[in-house]
Amino acid sequence: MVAAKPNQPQLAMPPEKEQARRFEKARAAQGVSLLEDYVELIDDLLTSSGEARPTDIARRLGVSHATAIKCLARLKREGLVQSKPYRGIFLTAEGAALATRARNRHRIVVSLLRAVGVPPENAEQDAEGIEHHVSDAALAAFSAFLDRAG
Amino acid sequence: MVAAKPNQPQLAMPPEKEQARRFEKARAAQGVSLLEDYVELIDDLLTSSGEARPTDIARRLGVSHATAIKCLARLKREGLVQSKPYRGIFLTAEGAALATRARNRHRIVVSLLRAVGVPPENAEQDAEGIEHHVSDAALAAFSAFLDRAG
DNA sequence: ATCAAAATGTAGCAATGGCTACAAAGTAAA
DNA sequence: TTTACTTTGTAGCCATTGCTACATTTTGAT
Repeated sequence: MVAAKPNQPQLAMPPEKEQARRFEKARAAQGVSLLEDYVELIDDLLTSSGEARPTDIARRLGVSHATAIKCLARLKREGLVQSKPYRGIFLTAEGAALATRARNRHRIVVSLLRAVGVPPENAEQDAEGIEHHVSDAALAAFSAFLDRAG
Repeated sequence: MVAAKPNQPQLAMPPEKEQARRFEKARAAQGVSLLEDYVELIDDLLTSSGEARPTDIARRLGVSHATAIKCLARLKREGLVQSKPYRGIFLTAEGAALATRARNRHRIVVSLLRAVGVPPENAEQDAEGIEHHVSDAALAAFSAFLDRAG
């Protein structure tokens, strides 16, 4: 008999399938990145200035206002934001929750990068991309590490 | 006079422009991610089995073979790989160099995640997404940290 | 109140990366 | 050799996220 452990419910996939699963997850995370960036930024704008307008959002993200508006339509479709024509953007409860999680992750990722010696400017830049790929388990590990290193 | 330090060549942008720049860079990194994943995988296949065939690549990445072939065309267009119809895929010098850098980054990122306490399986998964967003400065910091931590 | 400027929204294009379905080429077995 | 199977490639669709150009609405200044 060459393999087959029938009583083990596929805890070990064939490594190539395992690899495919990882790539699939990473691609999925990419799709969520944009949503997180938007809600996080909207939350920031709402907190700091009381309103989040498409033009501000676009400028902060470095995209055209048309692009921002199109993406905001997607956020709206997915129930993360709310808006009326020619009025500011607001977060739904779900959007606000996502923003909170995103900001928390961002903060912890920056702290971890700093803690292991990454220069401040690079830490900010890299965190912008990294934060969307940090699992809850990793985030917990980061927190624990920061506490220990505290 | 309210601002304007004429002799300082814009070391400090307005913070909102700085933020936009970071988002732009992060988006650019996303675009490169796919290229890196492909060349890294092709390099693995070439090393382990002597050939890299589109079907294998597709299966390992978890996409259809049609998708893989289309992306390989882009890699070819960008001078990273080489191929003849119905034959295997090979890396150009540039592609091989990118693969080497990518694998090195991957290795270090996984090590760092492990070193700060991320469980092995999560480390592999998260590294898959994180590796594409790690700057050279951060990578150097990771290496130094790993050396210190032994 | 009017008019100009700013903000917002819409339309349409390009590139990308997914997919399925179908076609063609190569490989191997009968 | 012929036939069946696998691999490779192509075509065409959809969704996404960029963009520019144009239209509309709001806002604010005169």
